[in-house]
Amino acid sequence: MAELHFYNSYTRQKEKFTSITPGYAGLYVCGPTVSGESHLGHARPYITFDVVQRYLKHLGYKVRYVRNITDAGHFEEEGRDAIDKVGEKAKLEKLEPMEMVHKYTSLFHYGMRLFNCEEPAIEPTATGHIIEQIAMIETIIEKGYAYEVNGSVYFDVKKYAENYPYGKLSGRILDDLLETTRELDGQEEKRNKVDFALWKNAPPEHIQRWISPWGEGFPGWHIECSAMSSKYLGETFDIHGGGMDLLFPHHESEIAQSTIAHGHPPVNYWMHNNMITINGKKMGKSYNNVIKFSELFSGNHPLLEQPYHPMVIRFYILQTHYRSTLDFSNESLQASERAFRRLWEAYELLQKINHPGNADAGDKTLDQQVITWCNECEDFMCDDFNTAKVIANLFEIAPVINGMKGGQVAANALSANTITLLKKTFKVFLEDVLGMQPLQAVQNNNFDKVISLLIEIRTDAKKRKDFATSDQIRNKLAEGGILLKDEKDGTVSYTIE
RNA sequence: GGUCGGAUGGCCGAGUGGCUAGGCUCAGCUCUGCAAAAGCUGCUACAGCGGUUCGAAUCCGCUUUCGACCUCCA
Repeated sequence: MAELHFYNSYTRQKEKFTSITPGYAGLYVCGPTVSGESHLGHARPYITFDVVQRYLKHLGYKVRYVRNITDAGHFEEEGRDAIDKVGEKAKLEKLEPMEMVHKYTSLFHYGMRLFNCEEPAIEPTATGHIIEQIAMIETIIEKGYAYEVNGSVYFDVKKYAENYPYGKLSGRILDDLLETTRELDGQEEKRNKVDFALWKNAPPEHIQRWISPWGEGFPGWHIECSAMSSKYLGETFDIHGGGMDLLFPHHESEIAQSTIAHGHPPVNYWMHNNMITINGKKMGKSYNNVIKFSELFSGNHPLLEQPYHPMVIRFYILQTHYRSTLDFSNESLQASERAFRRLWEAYELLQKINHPGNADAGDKTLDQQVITWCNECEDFMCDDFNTAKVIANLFEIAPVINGMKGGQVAANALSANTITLLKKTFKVFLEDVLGMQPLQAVQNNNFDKVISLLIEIRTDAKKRKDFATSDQIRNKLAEGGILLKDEKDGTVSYTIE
């Protein structure tokens, strides 16, 4: 098993990954709140961690990947009106909360499939784990780190900080938080403004409510992840992932809750992806600058010049390291589209190459270079999942493949072993690890027969120097998005836009 | 205000001390009936100012500037 290193947000440095149980890896990723349609910003963590879990599998780990669905009313507990996001939105849409949550969950899953994100092993919902959350809250109360007020339960952060390193993950200093001048409503029940809700009493008009030892109410936001991750991955598990914006307060709170409930920190490695920005600003509901999945795929949004294929989005995201911000623009998305098309066509060409099978390379220098490019892919992934560098290497190889077809690279330049390595590298990294798929599904035989017939007619016309007919066929097909290419060897291939 | 992280060629983006990532765009060339595709070549950048060093995009300091978090957020 190759040595995997990646950046641990908790220690703020790259570390060698050692799983708790050799050969097994547990990964928990904060999933979406299904009170609205997912947007481009959401694509980043789920594609990032899809690649993480794919690569762990590639390294031979048996991975249990858990990604939750937040379908319980987690509310803006520090916010102005303590709104239950799910309940409030449901009222607006005149939907049952369950109905709304189902709708957006389905849309989310639809997006995930299009992005070719593999399904998590377990996708627990917050509403399905109320009992576990209540049990965990009771334990925290028993241990003296939570208190009940008017049917709500709060975590005593100040007391926690006296005995544990509160704020280490997010670099927060408790005194600064206590001193903050920001005045927020709905704080009067708390002993300190830094305390966060574990359970919230439900006012009469609140739709989502469950019976608890403290009356009818609903769980706080942070507790669901702690309850569900420990249930399915254990009290201490390997990797917890999510967006950087969840560092505080969400993940900091998770650490505090779990540490008290279980007597030790919950996670060995924390991973955080950076944000997608738009005009330099984070894409988010509160900024009103989101582009939803459906808008992205249809192009139906004022900021979009055209629709973008899910695979183009995936490629665009993976061309950047996951810890860097990624700025949205039509220009960069279009660049990604062209680039991906070229790379994928080279890959298809590679699969068709019938190599003479000479044991010795005709061009030893090139042969060695190709071997190096291939082998480096593993090193790059093992160094903090550097998908950008993997893609760069695949692009280095593309001209070699195209050159073999075009005749610029001698057919025997590479040894048979190198060709085999090349085919394997593209398959493993481009398809299995990066999870890329072709932009269009493979055409069925009938379609191919029709196009082949047209190509045949055109080839005949060209032989007779009847360029009017040959150009007519080519141009008309081009109008329909089918591009013909006269290859150097006299054959004709086609691509579909 | 506090904490943290950025500033790389026309654009997007890797990269932590020497070996000019990669992509897109643009220009020229090869191939070609023409075109497209492909290949080749060119465009040598690291916010500014100091410092450390034989040598810095990469380390240190200061300045300018952008952003994230501090409130729900991927």
